[in-house]
Amino acid sequence: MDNKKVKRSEDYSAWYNNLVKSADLAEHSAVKGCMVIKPYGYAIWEKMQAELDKRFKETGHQNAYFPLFIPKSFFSKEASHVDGFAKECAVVTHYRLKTAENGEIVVDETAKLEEELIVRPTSETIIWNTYRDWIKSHRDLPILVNQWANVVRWEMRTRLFLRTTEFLWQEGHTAHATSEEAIAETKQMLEVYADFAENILAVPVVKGIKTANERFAGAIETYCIEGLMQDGKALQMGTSHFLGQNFAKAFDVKYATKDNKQEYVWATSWGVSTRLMGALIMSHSDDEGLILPPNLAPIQVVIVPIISKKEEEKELVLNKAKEIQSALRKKGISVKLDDRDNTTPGYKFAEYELKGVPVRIAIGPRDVANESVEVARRDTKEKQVMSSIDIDHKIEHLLSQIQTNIYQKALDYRDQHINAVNTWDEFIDALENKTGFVSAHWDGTSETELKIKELTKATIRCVPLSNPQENGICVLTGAPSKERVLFAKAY
RNA sequence: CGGGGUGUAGCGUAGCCCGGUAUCGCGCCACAUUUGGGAUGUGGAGGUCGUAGGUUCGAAUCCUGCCACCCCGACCA
Repeated sequence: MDNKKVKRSEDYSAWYNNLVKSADLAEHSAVKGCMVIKPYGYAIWEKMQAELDKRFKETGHQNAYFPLFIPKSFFSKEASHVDGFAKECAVVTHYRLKTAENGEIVVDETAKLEEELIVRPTSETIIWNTYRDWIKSHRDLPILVNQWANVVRWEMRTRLFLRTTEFLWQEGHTAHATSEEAIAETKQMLEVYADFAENILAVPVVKGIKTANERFAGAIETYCIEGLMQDGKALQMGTSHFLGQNFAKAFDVKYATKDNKQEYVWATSWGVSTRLMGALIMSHSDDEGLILPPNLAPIQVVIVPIISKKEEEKELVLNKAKEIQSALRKKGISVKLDDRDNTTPGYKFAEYELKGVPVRIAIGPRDVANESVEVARRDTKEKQVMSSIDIDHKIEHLLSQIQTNIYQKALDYRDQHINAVNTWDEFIDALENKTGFVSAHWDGTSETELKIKELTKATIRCVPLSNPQENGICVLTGAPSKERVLFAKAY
């Protein structure tokens, strides 16, 4: 266990890195920019996957799997798409190694690929090339497919979970007969993401639309959910793209309409990644460690028996602990009974706080005698001794309270950190001194957006959906504006 | 990729300037005593000092390349 304590308030970045490692979520690997996700971290990711996958299935999607490799030529078919990803692609050029005369293993230059293969940074191209063969008629539509996969983007600078060279994600790719249907799909998946973020991750998000600058390469419109981290920086947590007919045209995907006309198909794609792990960590955790929302915690309740040396007393305590464990399990709660006798209770308390376990139950000889337990909640650190009668109902209720409380706390923080400003001075002041989102009028041009980014490092995170329309003037240029947009410094 | 910094046992570190194969704490193993907020004692194991070269009788220490990580920029989910 890593005992180095770094406070959030002193060095947020070091605190984050330290927490990821000390809570056993992930570590750096021998490969540059790539991480090893450790079992505890992966367990959390699996819970995320399960919740998302359930929601995808409920909205009519099916999972499939497409190749890791994409022929280079596929990329050049959609112009803006290649522009967006060209600078960060890993390329496979050979398929064989050999032993050189000096005994070293080297690339066999005679085994050069005719056409290089790109390790997918995203799968639109290979998928749309495949869809061409799947789609002939309006009766083949819609196609509602999701894939769970790894992708590679050769980023300059990486951070555990937030930006790694290889990352895990899901990417949905759908094909529709009409523009309206595709747009409805795009919006539906945005809602799915928002629901997941708020109800499972307990992270409040702003739903919005990206500006042209921030739009996905190849999309007509990019919808997103944006979260606000505890250090006041924004994090893009998921995107849902309306791709129009761009990919259908690039890959010549047409279908026969009812009256036998050939039309191009309408497309969407949408994805969230292991970056959500970063969002989860940075939204809730504190100086003692991780704080996991119960809906996502691999271990929801840990029981720490206070074991004494006296055999019969120890047995009484353990039996009671097992009894409670089994009662909670019947409620579908995941419970760990930590009966290790080589560490003290205090050590275990600290360890499970570090790992973010929502509820801790301590049971000692005193409790057995009194039919009580000590229940501690991770989010507020409150402890109380309560009767062990009906404990399963009480804990079930408490878990749900904790879920709500964690969300509410994050929501309050977020809402307190949306600063509405009207002048450039206020804009600068908010960015420098208040942190968080800055809600301001903007003249709608990319030039202004880029200028602001250059001057302040803040970008437009999104134009919030259902944004109130109001007349105002752009904070930079003074040009008229119809609505506010959200600026922030972002990860 | 540019600027700055770091790399010594599982983790955190001392030693480096002024060359002589390494310090301390936590953790680990054994035993004993402990166990209601990170236990104590005794004994023990664990290091090609990031890596590859070079200088030297001798390199953790000096020089060079490379790798990784951290901070600041540019790029981005």
